[in-house]
Amino acid sequence: MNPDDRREAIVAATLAVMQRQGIAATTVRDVAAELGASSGLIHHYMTSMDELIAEAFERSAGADLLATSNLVQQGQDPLEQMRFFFDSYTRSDGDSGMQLWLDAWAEAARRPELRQISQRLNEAWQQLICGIIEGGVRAGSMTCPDPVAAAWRILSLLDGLHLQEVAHNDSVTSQQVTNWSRRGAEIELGLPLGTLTNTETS
Amino acid sequence: MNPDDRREAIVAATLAVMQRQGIAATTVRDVAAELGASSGLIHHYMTSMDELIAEAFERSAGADLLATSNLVQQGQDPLEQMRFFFDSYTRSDGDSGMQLWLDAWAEAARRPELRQISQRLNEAWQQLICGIIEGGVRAGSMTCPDPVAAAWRILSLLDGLHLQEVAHNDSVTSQQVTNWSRRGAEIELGLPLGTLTNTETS
DNA sequence: GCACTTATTGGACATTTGCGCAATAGCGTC
DNA sequence: GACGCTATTGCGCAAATGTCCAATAAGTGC
Repeated sequence: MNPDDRREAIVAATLAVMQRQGIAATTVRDVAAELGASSGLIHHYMTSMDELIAEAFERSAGADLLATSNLVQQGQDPLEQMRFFFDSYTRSDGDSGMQLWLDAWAEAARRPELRQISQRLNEAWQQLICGIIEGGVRAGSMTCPDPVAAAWRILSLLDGLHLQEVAHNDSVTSQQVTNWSRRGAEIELGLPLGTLTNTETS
Repeated sequence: MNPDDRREAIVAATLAVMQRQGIAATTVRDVAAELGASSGLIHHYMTSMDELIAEAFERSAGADLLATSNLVQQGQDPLEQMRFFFDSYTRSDGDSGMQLWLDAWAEAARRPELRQISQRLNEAWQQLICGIIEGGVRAGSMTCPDPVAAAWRILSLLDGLHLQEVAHNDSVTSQQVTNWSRRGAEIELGLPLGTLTNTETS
């Protein structure tokens, strides 16, 4: 098998195991079994378990970010971009994606490579939001004295709410995450209530 | 040693290890070493490792909640109560307390006992905030059409920001968590900017 | 057909883990 | 001082894990 393809297959298998069992419970042998290959093969391509986990997480979370980023860029004006952002965010990660983030944040303290990736991606999410806000302020459709802080707030609010939904089953519902986070952004940016409500029902 | 005291000492030692190394890396032997006793003793009092971890987490997180709740009740009016809330929250858990929460949220999916405790405590935090807001609305010092949602937003924003500070070392600073979360609550509740800023410098 | 590279295997190894168990020490009661 | 209960010990066991390595399979160019 082509080395590049093989490496790709290993990462894909690792991701599958991670989503099923969690990052902490992902072992080399499980990945090998998922792949239908031997455990030694994994180490022939990856120097350490940490590297493997970090790469699999980056693949998954990076793809989500890219998808949202692409969708946002298709928005005609900052308001629509912000609406697309919320649409994409609440759709892209099913519960498994968010559970991966929970694992990553917890494991970040003990796996340096994973922390770097997690941090870089979170900052990229913040910058994506920050860019939308700055555009909105320029266009006069949003009011925000501190876009950097506001972007961190919107992102953190979304993560914090989503966290409750995934970690605890029925404290906060998916619908409430959507409604409350959009409402929070509307308040934050001085928008009329309902501006960010998703009207497309796909 | 008195069985009750011994059990207490074991939980305390477990908590110390958990705060130092994280939930996932807490082992029976480490707890025994922390306690200055043998590993067998722990199993003489606790039926399983999961039970031990769940009990230690509940002890720690429950104490933090109680401390904040007590401080809040000493506030003369809702505004001061909210100020006390932020003071206590950002002081009670150093990074070690928050790392424990990160572990708990991630592990909640796989440890039912831990999830129950985590969920119950998070809901209690939300109700604490909700009570303050309702008081503020009654007193006319706060504006809030939906206290339940606002309380979840304030709590989630705080957790989400704090999460960034603890998981990633220098993305968001402790100072920014404090400033930005208070500012977020001010915006949320229609308060003049600076109302929730901590003036006491202890 | 032959050398040579490389993907792949399967198991060995040392370490760590939760847990159990037989032996011991400590202490109160008669 | 002897007895008995229980807290406590220290070790052992089986399972799991990351890592490494010698052996094998599978091409590939000549």
